[in-house]
Amino acid sequence: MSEVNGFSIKQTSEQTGLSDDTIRYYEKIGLLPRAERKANGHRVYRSEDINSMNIILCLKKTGMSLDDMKPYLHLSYGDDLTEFPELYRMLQDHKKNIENQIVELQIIVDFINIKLNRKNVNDSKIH
Amino acid sequence: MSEVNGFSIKQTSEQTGLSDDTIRYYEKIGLLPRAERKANGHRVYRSEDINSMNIILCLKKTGMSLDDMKPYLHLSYGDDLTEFPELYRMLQDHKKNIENQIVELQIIVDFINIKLNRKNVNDSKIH
DNA sequence: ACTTGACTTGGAGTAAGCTCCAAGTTGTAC
DNA sequence: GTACAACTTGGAGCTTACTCCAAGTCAAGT
Repeated sequence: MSEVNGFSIKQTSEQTGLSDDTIRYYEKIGLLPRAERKANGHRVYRSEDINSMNIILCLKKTGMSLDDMKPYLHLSYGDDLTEFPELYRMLQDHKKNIENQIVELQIIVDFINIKLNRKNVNDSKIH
Repeated sequence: MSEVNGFSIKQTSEQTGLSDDTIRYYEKIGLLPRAERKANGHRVYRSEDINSMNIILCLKKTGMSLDDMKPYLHLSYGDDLTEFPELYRMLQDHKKNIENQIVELQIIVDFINIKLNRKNVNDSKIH
């Protein structure tokens, strides 16, 4: 169970909250690189892989599709983002989107608060 | 084009940003009530309907499924939310979820800022 | 030797949310 | 009266993101 030997798919699933089927699916669609296999064919994961999965989970929460994540995940460790101006711009745009999402969500929270206090629904516009 | 005669599906589509197919689909699945028809069978929409669609769009942004929206949209104007304790609780829960979403998104924005400044990706955990 | 459990594979199935299509009707413009 | 645009309907098809399945392999335990 120590990291020197890597983690099984089940351990990885437990650590990330992704199901083992989902992890295999991410490999199948090329979102995760083909995992190393042990002699018996079983997948082995290391902390970098788990790190990648956490990044996937984070980007997913912001509404990014699995397909759009691929370019980010395919960058390797030391890569300088400024060498990929399109990616850099996409990430900036994505940040803007998230900031807008936050503003909109805040508006919706205010709206719900009004509903919860006025105790009815369907009677006002948000915009 | 004035509201007295209501809006066509196309006008409604333009006002809400939902495609006409999507509006018909929402009617088909019972998310929107069956729209009034003109003598020729064409759908007519009024500002309450457009209001409902805006509410749908807002709830959608917070990740609520179309199915979960139904009970809220089926409440009528004057209905007192406290008469529907389950709905009231669901709405409170939903607000909590959105507030959590906001916190998480803020963390991701911070993370992206680090990436944009450090100019590389894939090298740190968020949690 | 045999069972059990954790895995492997390719591929099928599922759910949500649209999106598109064909065939038909209606109303206006020329 | 004929072309055209804007609708109608039911139903098929599509995309995303899983989720499940059958059949097989392999290692460890009894």
